[in-house]
Amino acid sequence: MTIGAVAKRVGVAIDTIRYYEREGLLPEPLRRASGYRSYDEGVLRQLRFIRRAKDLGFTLEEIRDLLALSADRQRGVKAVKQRAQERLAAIDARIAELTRVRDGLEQLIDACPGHGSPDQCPILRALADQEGEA
Amino acid sequence: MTIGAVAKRVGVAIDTIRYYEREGLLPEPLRRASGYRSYDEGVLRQLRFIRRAKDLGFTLEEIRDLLALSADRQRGVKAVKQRAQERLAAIDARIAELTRVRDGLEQLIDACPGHGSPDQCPILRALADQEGEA
DNA sequence: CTTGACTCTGGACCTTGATCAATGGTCTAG
DNA sequence: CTAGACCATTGATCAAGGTCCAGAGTCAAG
Repeated sequence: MTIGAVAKRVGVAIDTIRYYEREGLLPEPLRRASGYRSYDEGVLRQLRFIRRAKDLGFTLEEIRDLLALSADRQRGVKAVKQRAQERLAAIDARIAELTRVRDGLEQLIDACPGHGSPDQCPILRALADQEGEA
Repeated sequence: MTIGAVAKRVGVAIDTIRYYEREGLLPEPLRRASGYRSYDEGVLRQLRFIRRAKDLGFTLEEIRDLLALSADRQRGVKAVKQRAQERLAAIDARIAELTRVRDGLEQLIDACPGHGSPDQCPILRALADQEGEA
C-alpha cells in the first residue's frame, strides 16, 4: 500500500502519517526502489491504535510509551494498566475543575436579569470585582 | 504607574500586559515624554477582569468581546448573559465528553488483570481493536 | 509519450497565550 | 555622575499536533 491508500483507509492525512513516523509513533516502512513508502496491513491497526488513544486523551508522547509497552511481553501489561490509571486520575481532576467553573458560571447566569445597566449585571460585576481570586 | 508596577500589583508578567495591549484587550495607555507607558488604577480592574474570565475558560478573543459588551450600556447585559450561557453549554458538553471517556477508560482498567500477556490486556486490545470508533 | 495523479524531501507555517532575547534609551539613588 | 534597575521595540521561540508548500521524481492510463 502507498501512503495515500493508508491515509484514505484510516482517515488521516498523509502528512500526519509522515509526521507520526518522524515522531517515532510509526515504524519506518519498507521503500520501493523509487523511494515510495510501502506499507502492510499492520500499519492500519497501529494508526487506529494511535487515534483511539488520542481520543482517550493520551498525548502523542504517552502513546509512544504505550506502543513500546504493548510490545513488551510480561512487563508491559502492568505498566499499561498503571498509565491508564494515571490517565483516569487526570481526567477526574479535569472534570472536577470544569464542574467547579461550571457551577460558578451558572450561579452568575441565574443571578443576571439579562437587561438593565452593566453595573448591575452580576456576570460583569463578578469579573470586575476587585476582591479575591477565582 | 509604570508597567512594572501594574504587573506587580496584578501578578502578571510585564510582557503579558504588552501582549494584551497588542491583542486589543487593554487600551493603549498614556505615555510619558520618554515613551514609558503610564497607567491609572483602571487598568488593574481590567486586568483582573481578564484573569477571572480566563479562569472561567473564556478565550482571549471571547474576553475582548466581553469587554466591548461591558462598555455598551443597555445592549451589553443581554449579550453578556448570552455569551455566558454559551460558555456554560460548552463546558457542559466538555464535561459530558470527558465523562464518557472516563467511564470507558475505567471499564478497561477494571477488566485488566495487570499482568500476563499483552494479547490479553483489555486496554491494549481496545486500542488495537479494528472495529468501531471511540 | 503524455498527462494527471501521486509521492518524495526539507522546511515554513498555523493556533493560543504567552515568554524571552537583543539592543538601546530612561530613571533614580547615592 | 554613574551604576543598576527599569522600560522601549522588534522579532524569535515555546508547546502540541499537525498542515502546507515548492520543486522534483514516479506511476498508471490512454
